Amino acid sequence: MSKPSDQFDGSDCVCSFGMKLTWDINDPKLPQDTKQYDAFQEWTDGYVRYIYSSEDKNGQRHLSGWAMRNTNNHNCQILKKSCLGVVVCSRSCSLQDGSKLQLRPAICDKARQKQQKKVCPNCNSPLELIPCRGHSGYPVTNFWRVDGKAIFFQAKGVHDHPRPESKSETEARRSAVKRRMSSPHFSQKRRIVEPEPGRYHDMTFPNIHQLTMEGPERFSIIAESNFPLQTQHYPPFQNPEPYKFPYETHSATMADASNSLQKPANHRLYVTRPPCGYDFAVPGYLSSGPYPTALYKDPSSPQTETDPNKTGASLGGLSHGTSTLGNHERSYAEATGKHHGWKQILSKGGYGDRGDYSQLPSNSSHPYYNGDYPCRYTGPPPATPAALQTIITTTTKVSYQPCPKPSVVKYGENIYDVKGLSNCSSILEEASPNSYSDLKLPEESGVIKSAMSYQDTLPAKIERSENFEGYRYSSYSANSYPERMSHPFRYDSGEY
DNA sequence: CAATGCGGGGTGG
DNA sequence: CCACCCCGCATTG
Ligand SMILES: [Zn+2]
Ligand SMILES: [Zn+2]
Repeated sequence: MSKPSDQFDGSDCVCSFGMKLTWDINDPKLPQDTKQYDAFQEWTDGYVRYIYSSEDKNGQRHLSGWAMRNTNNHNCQILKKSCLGVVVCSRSCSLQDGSKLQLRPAICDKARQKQQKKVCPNCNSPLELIPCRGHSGYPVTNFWRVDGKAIFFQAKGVHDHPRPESKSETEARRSAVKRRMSSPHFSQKRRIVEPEPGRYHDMTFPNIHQLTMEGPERFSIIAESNFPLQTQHYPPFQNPEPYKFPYETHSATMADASNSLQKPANHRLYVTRPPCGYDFAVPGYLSSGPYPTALYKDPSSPQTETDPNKTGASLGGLSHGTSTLGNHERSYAEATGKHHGWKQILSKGGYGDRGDYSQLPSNSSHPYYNGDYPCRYTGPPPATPAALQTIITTTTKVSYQPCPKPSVVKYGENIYDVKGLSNCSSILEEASPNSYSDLKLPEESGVIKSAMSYQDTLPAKIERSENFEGYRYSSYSANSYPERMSHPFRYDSGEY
């Protein structure tokens, strides 16, 4: 365990364990041999897979920095969660430190609706929920499955919005507020500044907390995306050394890397990065840090003021906005995009959740695809040839099998199917390490390799289409970025 | 109160 | 079938 890199030795391994082994959350049998596990990743992004130890608390809780809500996939063996996006100030005002407000959408529907009625603590304009549509127009989804002693995690989609506060931050803030409310003299006057905002500045250590970091694991946390650069002074505790973690495996390596990149990003800027295949995967790693970095500002964007002061690009970037958005409600208005979504949405009245603008525009046709494909990276990009590898994605489909249903399973029958997995491990183990190989999926393997093979740069387009389905094209169209991208800008500018 | 899970339903392709 | 979604119910902390 302690040796870090060894495992990776292979040059190829730049990835997480999960990525090294080719498996799909839907496989009837998952690799059981896993000897090593990935360190928990709080901010996964992209089409990535990780295998955590069943002992990992964060993994057990299916935690994520992103606001993920449970969604029914009619498969009890696989827990599916989809991203709710992020709540921002409709005017995108800048907080004192120059950062922007990025609240964590309440997971509970009811709570979320309430939340959306609130106003920006900084400028009082209404809050706006930016839905996630990083997966073909749909929210990014995360799948969790326990098998044997491992917790398999697979993500589908690339978040096309800034990171919200981490769960722990939100909780901390909440409690803080509560506290101060109760406290004898809480003057409302200044309250604004501190606790409220989604941004962290003040808190002493913003994140770090709560993810239970067992031991060394904390690293993922480090990333903390957002803080404005300045704030960053958080030292060292974050993850001093990337390379050594308990579990060797993981992507830690990459993760670390990311740290460096980190920048705050605020808005969604999706820049597209070339299709690079590799990137897909990457996000998780590299980006594990902070938002993907992505942001690199938008060159094109019109106004971008980019904060002169701060690192230019980064957060400040988009700056200001001001838009008058008066109606945030837009949400539904545009909801159009999605199928029935409408109805549901509308009916509700307000939800603004999904839908959104994303699609409305004219061309909308492919909104999604591109979206996904995030090529947000741009900046640093191409370079990393090596990195690439793994693309994979798997389709994550889950079969409809009911679980415990009646006839099926029952006891004796299939052992492993039973949900009682925990104990079943034996079986699993039984399968020796390689056993898995047998299982592997037909196609998958291919894919991956391919991806690896080439170097990236743009051309790459990945082959496997399957999953990527549409996305791929993004490459082609890169320039065309869909509206979504555009939005960002408009967003700042004035939005509508 | 909210976060989470679960599972029933429904829609569109 | 499949992929998504919405909604209510029940459990926790
Ligand atoms: Zn504001
Ligand atoms: Zn998202």
